Amino acid sequence: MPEPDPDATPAVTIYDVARAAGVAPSTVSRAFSRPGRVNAETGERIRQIAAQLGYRARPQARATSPTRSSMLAVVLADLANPVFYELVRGAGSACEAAGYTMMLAETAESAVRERATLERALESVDGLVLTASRISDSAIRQVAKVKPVVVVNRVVPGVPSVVIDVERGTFRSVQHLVELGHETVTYLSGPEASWADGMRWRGLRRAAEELGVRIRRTGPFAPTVNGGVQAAATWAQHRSSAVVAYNDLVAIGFIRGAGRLGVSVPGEVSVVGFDNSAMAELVSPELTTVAAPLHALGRTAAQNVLAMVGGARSQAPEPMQLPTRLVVRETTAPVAG
Amino acid sequence: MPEPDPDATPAVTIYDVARAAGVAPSTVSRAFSRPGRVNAETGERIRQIAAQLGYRARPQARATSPTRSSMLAVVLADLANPVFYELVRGAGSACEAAGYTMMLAETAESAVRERATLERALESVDGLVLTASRISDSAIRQVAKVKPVVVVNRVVPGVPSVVIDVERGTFRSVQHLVELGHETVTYLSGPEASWADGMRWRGLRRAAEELGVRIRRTGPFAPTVNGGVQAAATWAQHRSSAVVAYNDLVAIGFIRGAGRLGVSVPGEVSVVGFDNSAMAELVSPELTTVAAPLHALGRTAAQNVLAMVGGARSQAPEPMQLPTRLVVRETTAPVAG
DNA sequence: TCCTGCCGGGCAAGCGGTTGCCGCTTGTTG
DNA sequence: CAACAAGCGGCAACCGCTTGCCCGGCAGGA
Repeated sequence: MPEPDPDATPAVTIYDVARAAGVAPSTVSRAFSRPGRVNAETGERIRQIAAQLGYRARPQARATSPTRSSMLAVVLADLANPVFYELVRGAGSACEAAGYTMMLAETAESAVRERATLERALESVDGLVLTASRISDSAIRQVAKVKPVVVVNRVVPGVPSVVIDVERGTFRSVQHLVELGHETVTYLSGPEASWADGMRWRGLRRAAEELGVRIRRTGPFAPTVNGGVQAAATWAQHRSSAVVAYNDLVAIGFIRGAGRLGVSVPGEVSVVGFDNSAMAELVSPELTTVAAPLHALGRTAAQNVLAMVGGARSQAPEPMQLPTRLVVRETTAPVAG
Repeated sequence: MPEPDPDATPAVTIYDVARAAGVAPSTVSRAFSRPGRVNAETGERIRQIAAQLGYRARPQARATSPTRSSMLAVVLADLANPVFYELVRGAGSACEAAGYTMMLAETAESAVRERATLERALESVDGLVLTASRISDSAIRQVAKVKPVVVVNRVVPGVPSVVIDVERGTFRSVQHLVELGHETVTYLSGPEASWADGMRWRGLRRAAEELGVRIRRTGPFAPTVNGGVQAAATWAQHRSSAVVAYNDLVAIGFIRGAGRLGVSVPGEVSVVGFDNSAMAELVSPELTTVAAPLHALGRTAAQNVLAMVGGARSQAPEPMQLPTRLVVRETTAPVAG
């Protein structure tokens, strides 16, 4: 069905330029790819003619091996999640420093779309950063065989990755709640396929063992504000004095949902988010949350991809760990007497 | 500098596959591109061998005209601006419906980066949606000559575009303020190169004429929360009872800035934003703002690009206009006694 | 039995650009 | 004045893949 484009201008080639300039095609080619090799004057003339003919190099036609495209793809699950701001910004700064252009692709939490995206992007970028990937380890390894890949917040044996210390961060947030006197903590879980969700739960469990706090798991909920609103409804059936949310969005949604139910935060229930996204301090009450070094995360990932593009071996399959930090704001308070 | 990749596996070609399968390269080619043309059995065998050899089609080597990539690029100025959520989501839904993959590129409000991005993306996508473009009309026309382009919220003669009725929306917001008794309105302006900024100001001026309100312009400020904070400082030197901001982000920043100066909203100053982005109802007080049909904007733009990719002539250079709607929330109030 | 037509596969040209090599034109030097 | 080198442009092969054309074989109809 790709009916031939009716208005397809045949596109001007070096041959056209060569004819117009009265030189050989090879000279035109050199005028562009090796300017020193041809007489400065001739080169200038050629480039002039090329320009006014509207000549556009078609680099992918370059004889041998695929050219560098100077583009790097960052694929993420959901743009509406402000977490990705900082992450993307980090990756962006690394790209900019390297003279690269960053392209973003959203997969909407769908494995099939992610596959299609990867398949397509693979051809035109030099490397990829995979965040919140929902496809299988082996599919990722497949991709990594073709182009440099770094996975974010997930470990795939054999593929370089950078992760944040989600477990310890979660542990810290529970510790904080314990210090405030809370004895039961409800976890509002996120997507089951998510690596981070597993780590969060691990942190909770460790806290349960070492700190003697009671933990409860609900969900899974969508990792969005709406998911959080729903979580509030579920929570209301088995209340607890403290809640740890999968991420900031869920936490914010939970607070809104609780508000509608007439439950005050932090008066009646303390809430801790995760990510310290930009929204965390814009909402009120301002959100207590675990700050993930999102910017560093994105930057590190992109830098590593770039290094691999530059020819570095994909070194240490050991995932790089980045530390977290608890940011106490207004949604946590001592347990009500 | 592009030192030859040391670990570059020569990459397997159809010739390798052909040799391994004991057939001619052309047969291998056909086995993939025209499966009906070759014996089903032979084809299957070839595909099998190809797979286990790790053969990957290199579509850009396809002899003639550049293949469809099934990707569409949306280039935008600043990802952190939640306006783009909806817009991108709209474009995304159109792409998905058409089986396309949407790639996003951020230009950070920089014309040179936008140029580089365009230059690179142009090669690998089938069409582009340009939002908040900061480059010249002629540069845009240049791009439009190569690939289908639709411009959002800006009109470029000769290039199809879809815009929202910014002028009328602005007029409406001033009208609302006038009805509340305000007599002077300060405009917190955005980037000068922005088409929307010009339209906003036009709406203000028309309101001044028709409604007899006094208007004042300050700025330009960066179209971000921080820009808004700065705007508050500037405004403080010539206070007015009402403020119209370039967009929601600036409005939110203004409110925070005002708060730090001890000025209450809407008690001492009414504020109207623009865009009705997701944040508008998450902040408190909730923001009065002009709702732009962001989703429709993105969808329409993408649909049109897609139609052009499909061979449709780039029709009516008449920009498509989409209407706005004023959403009154909590940041506007009758002028204080 | 011979002719016809179809099927499946190979040959080779060509897509647009790059590059090794060759040869012509200058200019320099002994 | 001859020998030589450097500079510069052209020729042609080649990159990996597609495709028009051709050819051999086999089956079915006359």
